[in-house]
This record gives sequence, structure tokens and C-alpha cells, in this order.
Amino acid sequence: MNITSKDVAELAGVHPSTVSRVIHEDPRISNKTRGKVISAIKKLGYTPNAIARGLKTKRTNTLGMLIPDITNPFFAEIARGVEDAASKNNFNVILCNTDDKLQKERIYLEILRTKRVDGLILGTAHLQDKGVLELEKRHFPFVLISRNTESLDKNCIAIDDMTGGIMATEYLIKLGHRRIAHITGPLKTKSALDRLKGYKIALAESGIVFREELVEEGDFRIKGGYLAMKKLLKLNPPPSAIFAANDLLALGAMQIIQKKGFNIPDDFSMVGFNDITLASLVYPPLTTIRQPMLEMGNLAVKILVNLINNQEEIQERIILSPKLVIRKSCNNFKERKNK
Amino acid sequence: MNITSKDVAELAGVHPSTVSRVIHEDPRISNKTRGKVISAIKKLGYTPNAIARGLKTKRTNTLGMLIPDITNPFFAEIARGVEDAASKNNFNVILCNTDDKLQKERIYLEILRTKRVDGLILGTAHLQDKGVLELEKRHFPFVLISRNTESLDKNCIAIDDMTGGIMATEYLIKLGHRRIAHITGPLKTKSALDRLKGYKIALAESGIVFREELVEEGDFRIKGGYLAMKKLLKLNPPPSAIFAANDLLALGAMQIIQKKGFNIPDDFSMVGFNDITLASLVYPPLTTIRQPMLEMGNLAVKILVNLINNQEEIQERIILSPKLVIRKSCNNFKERKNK
DNA sequence: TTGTAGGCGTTATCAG
DNA sequence: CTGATAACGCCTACAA
Repeated sequence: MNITSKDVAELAGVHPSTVSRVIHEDPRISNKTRGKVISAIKKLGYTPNAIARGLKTKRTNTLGMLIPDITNPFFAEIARGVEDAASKNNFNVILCNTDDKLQKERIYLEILRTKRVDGLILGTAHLQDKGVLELEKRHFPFVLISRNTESLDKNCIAIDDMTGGIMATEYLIKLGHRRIAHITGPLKTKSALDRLKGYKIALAESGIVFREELVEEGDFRIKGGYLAMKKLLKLNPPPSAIFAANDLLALGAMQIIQKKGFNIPDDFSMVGFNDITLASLVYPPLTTIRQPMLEMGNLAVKILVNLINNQEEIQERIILSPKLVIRKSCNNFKERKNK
Repeated sequence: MNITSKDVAELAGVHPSTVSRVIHEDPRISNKTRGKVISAIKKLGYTPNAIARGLKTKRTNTLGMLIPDITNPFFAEIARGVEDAASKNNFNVILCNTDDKLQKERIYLEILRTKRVDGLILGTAHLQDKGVLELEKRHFPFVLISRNTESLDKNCIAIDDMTGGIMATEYLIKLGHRRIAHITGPLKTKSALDRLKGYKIALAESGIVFREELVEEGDFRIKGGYLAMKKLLKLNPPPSAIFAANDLLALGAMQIIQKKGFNIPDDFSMVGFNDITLASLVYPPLTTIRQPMLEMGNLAVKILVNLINNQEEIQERIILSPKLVIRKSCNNFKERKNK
């Protein structure tokens, strides 16, 4: 049987409500009773029951976090940022891997609602889903992270994907590349769309005509980068540089490039996006567009906690700036010799 | 205001306990009332309150998971395995990053106890701590993952670290290496100690004398591998091969080796441990000892759920077998030319 | 400064 | 097959 505040009260010779007051550091309690209660608590090894408390206070101090996959270093870093900030604010985080599957998202959302989490961090795909839209209707506190959409543009924290796309492409153009390919993310996501938009804008600004054949849709994963690059390698002539919509795609692309015996950056220049830890560790270290993942996680929680505490809706929309991190995966354009 | 079973009952013209029965699919309920209740639930958008339920049933269907750092791919994969299995068994997982800090572990343990999680997955360091020992005394369900210790050897799931250490070292010996260095993990962890033991055994079995100078303690992180290798490079002669106690250490070591202009595997052969996804993506792809992380997470939850459901203590201790994954980071030993 | 009482939303048990 | 009742453990007016 578990020890309750009643047991403590009995041992201390006071009323349970007094125990509650001691725990909540009610200043009115006399030092004498406080002492009695505290020693009783220690003697019994009493731990307050947050469930009972939550029933009364309607607060669980728990957040739900929906992300596609914690195994993806991008989301792992965000998750770390989220958990750190949550912890500092006295919240715990329930981890949910959705694999971007609508079905999973719905189920988790339902469970988390049942468990009465105080708020939600959403880094998952199907934001248009009625499940999410309903959250909004109910004024349930939630923050979108790195998955802002046109329709749901409040309480979101994201990076300026378009500018990031421009930066990556411009950098390659400055190195003299003209035949620049782009491996996109899934085009149902806004990030992927915006990075593609940036790519097009940068080309246009330099008077380079956009070519459909140089764009391949990927999946934000290594496999997709590999497959996309495989197709790009068959073009005649192939591109001299590639802007991949995230680092994993870039890694996949690099894999097949190296497997086919080509050299990076001599034969192909490569730019990624995100700057996951991995990016600096592969060979050659990957030039990429940096998103501050940890910080994004932190900020998301900050906004969310605010939302939870102050009922009024402060609709924040934070767009962070991307940064170009130059490493070793790009070179100046050189005319390709016949191989 | 939130909708309760009482509201549903009212609309359906039944008693709240009937609503509860419908939700729990009590077979005795008539189709007619079931229909009424279900439509009332839908009309009101009722979601049962798991907090209230938990108060009554003393079950939260929530697990706590303590790991050092979700940003570490090794633990990210374990976490994924844990969450998947938990989800399948109707449990949610609260993520806790401890950074292997005693203080953090204690705080989390305390909070999770307060929140009345049904069980705990512990992948964190200070298992000897009184907080953990108390769990045992209270017969609180928990499973140790990848952090078994001498004293706490029950309900743990781990890999055979010693055999892994032997395999790694033997492989290098078979390639002709004799001057083999070992970068260990933190020697307060059993894994690190066991891998070191394996290293020594393999050397002894081949009649190679163990040399203190060839062993450097690391921290299971990239930085530590880098620093340890830096020292090893100063030896005269330096080792021709390195067995690193985990992949991150190996990556750190590879970094400085390549930075100094040496080649892997020509100048140094390298074996890691774990086989994180990264291992196959770096250059050169890392030969390593594979632990089945996802599977370990799955198994841990399986044991834990069992422990939670069947009060009797079935003290399982699962030791999985490591596998050598050969990639491109090792070569046959060659006499080193003067550089 | 402390005790009393009622209720948070469920569910288990007993009736009927 | 369904209703009534009490209880889970805590918190918070209100009373004293």
C-alpha cells in the first residue's frame, strides 16, 4: 500500500490539509508543525501523488512531443532542446514517434488528450489534419516546430527556409557553378517547398534558367538522397553541384557519388541543410545551412509554457535565420574532363 | 469546462457508471444503451480523463526512461526501440536526459515517482545510487538497459561486452597487428571495464604483452576519442591499430588521425563498438561491433511490462551477443615507413 | 495558525 | 443488464 498525506498527518498528529500546506510551503504554517510534518514525511518516505493532485488542479506538468523519429539526429537535437527547457520549467515530456504517419499522429494526439498533457510540441507532418485543427478550435496550447504551414501560422517556431535555400544556391553560384541540382524534401512539407523556392529565386537572380531535370524529390532521408543522386548522375551532362534539402539527403548523395568513384568536392560540390552533428564528421565535412536545433527546442517550450500559464493567446511566430557553414564539400567550378 | 462522463451519461439518459462500462467494452451492456452512449460521446466530443482513472486504478500507463543524452545516437536508437514497444503495449514514455549526472538522475527519479509512472527504463550511470537501490527495495518495476552492474544484475538487458572486446581485438590481431591501442569508455561503467577486459584477454591469448601506455581512458564521446588519440599519436612507435570502446570515440580518433594527414586504414586500423547509423556513413565506413539497439529497447519494455503486470518477480537477465561488422576502416598490418 | 468538508472524474462493488 | 455509492489522494475555500 502506498503512503498518503493522511498517513503522514496521522504520524505528525495533524490534519492532511496541513501536510499539503507544508508541501506547498505555505508561509502561514508554524515552524513547529512544519518540522513535525517534514520529519514524518521523511520517516515514511512519502511522495506526493501527482495524479491525485492533477485531478484537483487540472495540471499535469507534462508536455507531449510529436516528432517523426527520434533516430533522426535533427529531431533528436530538437528533442533535447525541448526536454531541457521543459525540465527547467518543471515539465516532463512524453516522446512520440509518428513516422509522419497520419494514423500514428491521430492515435498519439488522442492518448495525450486523454492523459491531459498541458501542452503539445508538434514537429510532425500532417498539421492540416482535423486532429490538429481541433486543438486550435479548443484553444489547446501547442507550438509548431519546424513545420509551419500556410494555414497554421501561429505559435510556430521555424527557420527561414526560403532564405536558407537562397543562401545555399547562391554560394554554389559564387563558386562558379551553373548546373546546380537540387534534391528536395517531400514536397508536401512547407520546408521542402520553401527551400526549393529559394533555390529557384537564387537561380533567377543570377540569370540561370531553371531546369526541371535538375530537381529530384527526396524524402529527407539518406536513402532518398542516394536514389535521387543516382538519377542525377545519369544526366548528360550531370550537374557540377548539388544543393540537398537536408544533410541526410546530402549524405545519401555523397555515398553514391563516392561509390561510383567520383570525388567530392573535385567532381561534385555538395551543400546540405540543418547542420546535424554528423555533418562535420563525414568525409569530406559537409558545407551546410545551419539551423539552431537546440535553441529551437528551447524556444518552443518557452512559448508553450507561456501559452499554458497565460490563458490569453499570444500568437508568436518566430522565424530564425539560417547560417551558411562552410566546410570542405564544395570547390570552385572546374570544367569537367572526359572521364 | 471539460466534458465528463457525467455529461455523457446525462445526454444518453444513463448512469455514469454505464458510460464507463461502454468505454471499457463491458460485454454485458445492451446494444441499445451502448449505441446511445456512443453517440452521446461523439456528440459531446468526450475524452475520458486518464488522471481520474489513474487515481482509481493506480495505473498510469506511462513509463519513465532515463538515458544520458538523446542526442547520442546510441541512446536515440534504444529510445526508439523503447518507445515503439511501449506504444504497442499501450504505454507512453517520458524522456529524461541525465547527462549521467547523479543530481539529475535523482531529481528525475523523484519526479517520476511522484507522477506514479508504472515502470522505469534505466540507461543511465549511477545505478549504485541509493535512489536506484531504493527502487529495488520497494519492488518497483524497472529494467536496466546496457548498464548492468555487478550488484544490480537482475532485469537487465545488455550485450556481452567482454566478448565484444575480444572480437574486436582478435580481428585486429588476425590482420597482423600487434601494437594495438585501446581507447576505453569511462572506467566507472561496467561496459567500459568489460570491453577492456576483452581486449586484455584477446591480447593474452595471442601472447601479446599488455602495455599500459596503449590504453587511454575516454568518455564515450567524440571529444574524448580525439584527445585520447592525440596522446596515442605521440607514442614512439605509435600503435598500428586502435580498438575504440564505442563508435563516437572511434570517430573522434579518426578525426585527428585524418587531420594530421594520416590515412585510415593504411596508417591506422580502427574498430569501433555499437554500430550506430553513423558508423556506416563516415569515411572510411567504420568496422565495428554491433549491438542491436532497437531490439534491446524492445526487449527492455517487454520485460518491464511483464514485471508490471505480473507482480511476481521474474528476474530476467538477457545478455545479447555482439557481432563484428566488417567495413573499410581496417587493413592488414604493414611495416610503417618513416614518414 | 490549523481543522473541516467537499469535490476533482473515474471505477469497483454491491444491489437490484 | 444497469443504477447507486463510495473511494482513489489531494487541494482549497471556509470556518474556527
